[in-house]
Amino acid sequence: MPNGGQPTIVSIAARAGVSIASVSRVLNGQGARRDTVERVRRAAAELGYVPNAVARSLKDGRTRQLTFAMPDIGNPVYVAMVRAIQAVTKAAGYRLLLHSTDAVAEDELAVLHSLGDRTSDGLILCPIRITDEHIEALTTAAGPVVVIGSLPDGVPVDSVRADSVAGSAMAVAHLFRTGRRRIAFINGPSDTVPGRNRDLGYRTALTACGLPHDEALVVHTDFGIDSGAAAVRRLLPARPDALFCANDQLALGAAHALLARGVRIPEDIAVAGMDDSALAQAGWPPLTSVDLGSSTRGRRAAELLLDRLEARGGTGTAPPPRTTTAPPRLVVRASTAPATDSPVTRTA
Amino acid sequence: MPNGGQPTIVSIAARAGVSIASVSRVLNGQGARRDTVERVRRAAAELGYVPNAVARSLKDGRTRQLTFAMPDIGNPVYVAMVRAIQAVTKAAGYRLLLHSTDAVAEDELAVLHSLGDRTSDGLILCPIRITDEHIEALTTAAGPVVVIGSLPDGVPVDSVRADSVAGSAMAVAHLFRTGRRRIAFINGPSDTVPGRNRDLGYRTALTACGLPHDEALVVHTDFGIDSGAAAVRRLLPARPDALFCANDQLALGAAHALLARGVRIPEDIAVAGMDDSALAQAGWPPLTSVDLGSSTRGRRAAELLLDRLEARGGTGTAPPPRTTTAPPRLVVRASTAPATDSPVTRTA
DNA sequence: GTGAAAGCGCTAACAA
DNA sequence: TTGTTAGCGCTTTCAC
Repeated sequence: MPNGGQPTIVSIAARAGVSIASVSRVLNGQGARRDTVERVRRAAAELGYVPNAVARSLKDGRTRQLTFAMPDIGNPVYVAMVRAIQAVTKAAGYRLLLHSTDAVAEDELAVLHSLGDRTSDGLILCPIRITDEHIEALTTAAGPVVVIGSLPDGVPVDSVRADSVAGSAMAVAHLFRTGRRRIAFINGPSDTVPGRNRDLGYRTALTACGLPHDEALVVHTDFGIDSGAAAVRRLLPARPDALFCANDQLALGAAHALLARGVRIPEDIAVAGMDDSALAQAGWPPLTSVDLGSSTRGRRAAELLLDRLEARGGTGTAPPPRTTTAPPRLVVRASTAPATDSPVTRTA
Repeated sequence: MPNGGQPTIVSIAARAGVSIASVSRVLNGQGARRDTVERVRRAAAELGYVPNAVARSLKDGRTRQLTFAMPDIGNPVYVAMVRAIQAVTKAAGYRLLLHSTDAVAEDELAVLHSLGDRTSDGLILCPIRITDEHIEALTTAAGPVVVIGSLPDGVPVDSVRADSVAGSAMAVAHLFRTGRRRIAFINGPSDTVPGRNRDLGYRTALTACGLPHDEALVVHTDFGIDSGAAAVRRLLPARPDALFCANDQLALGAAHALLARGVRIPEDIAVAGMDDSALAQAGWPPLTSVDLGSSTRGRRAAELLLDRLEARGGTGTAPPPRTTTAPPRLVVRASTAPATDSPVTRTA
């Protein structure tokens, strides 16, 4: 047995004394004589038959599998996305293939190309950066793709983006409203799209609040809890009364560094993070954070993709690419409660 | 074109003016005349050919896909496993199919049965509980399975387990060594294997330390940060000087509840958690935690599974099932630093 | 209502 | 070295 002993429609047909066509029909709920149905059903049950999904896929050209490719499954943001995507795909009867690109662009391109191997019916891609090669690969992709991230105009692909400009601005405005006037910013790398957007939101909000922009209050670093702590050491001489951090891990590291030197949160310095991951809630005091809608983006991306898959058999022309933006949401927690002592004494 | 316009070996053969067999050979690195090789290569490149993995799978009976099924991808423990598994499978050239069972036993059984559809070559299953049906399904599984969890003897399946008995005992012994004498225990549900094992470890360690076992110091609850906080309220009247929690989320919730009522950690009450997830590090003070080796277990499970897959073509008889136990590791952080005031005054 | 047969895309045995 | 062909397991005409 070249098959490993697994029953196939052939074994069932033999056992039931019918043709394989009848087996197929019965098993797919098509009409057949009562007697035939019964014999096939029984034979299948006795043999413990499970249809071979690979053969079926080859036949009808779809696998009922979807791929999600993201930089790192260790990051809470992507975990939230996986979770949301998983929920949608499962409900729709699709399996989910997970691919960690390790934030390597070539890996992302490889995933894009591998769409051609028909292993999955579609792809949700979360690229770290969009290069010309990405655009080329997206344009010529062998199947439907949804990008989670910001795409230049004209790329014929659905996308779901976060509004980190608005999100950053929300956080800064909130800190201002709670009486903070020297709002420092711990940002991620400045050469990434998210880094630039957060920076833009920060500056915009400062201006809107009528606050000066002080370079001494801004630090660029990489993400990660230790980086947050290190950044604090560099910022303290500038006497900030609030810390806005580009993600929760930075915020957490910053908070720890502050507490370790006896700085009170939020009485002396308020701290706000971004992503509203489990870490924000876990912090002490619990951290105010801006939810950029990872979950929403994941869900939406999955819905868009499924929608493309449905639409396939329909009208000849594919609908134009759609772009959704997930609105940010400020989650206020104890780490940014208004300072009890007069903020006026702190003003620069 | 029933195919969606994708090039196949037929299109390449036509373009290169050779037979499909030649195309296959060239593309699979078999010998051919220089001229033939070149023409096939070029045709394939021009057409942007990508081999159809489904067709290939049907041919050789393997998909190079592995499935990982666990209760909930939102849980840090499973995230750690996914990450480790992903790393191993990726290196071995396998794709990873993720399946969230939502902690529903029927879903676990369904996954087990669906191994028969040949969608993946093997399965790593992380069951919440092992029922007789599980054992039945595991015994008759259509492909290799590795279970992460404790399996009764005689089930012909590889497994990787955590040693939560030893892990719990380590935590308790550590608390004892740092001067604690009234060590409370916030455990998960008592009707689960992990719950029972942690309880056993707790009791064993108490006895080993010569401490009495006080029912008033033990609370059973479900996992989750809120449950931890609620448990603290129930425990405080019993005047504990240490809290051992069955996972990090409970510990975090407990810590928050303590801090909120002005109890100092670790001066007044020490807190230790379990799993050593990112949350433990995120807590304030950073939480001592017992690493039960989620990462190690994931990696090991993947290795065992791959090993089975390799072994397949080998000797007729399959090697006997193997069981690995991941050793627990105590990660000491600030939340259990020795109390500064004499522990003697606290003794019951 | 049922069976024979073609074909999805690929690999490999066999012939030439 | 190359081409023809069978076959992986299934669905689906097309005859009967």
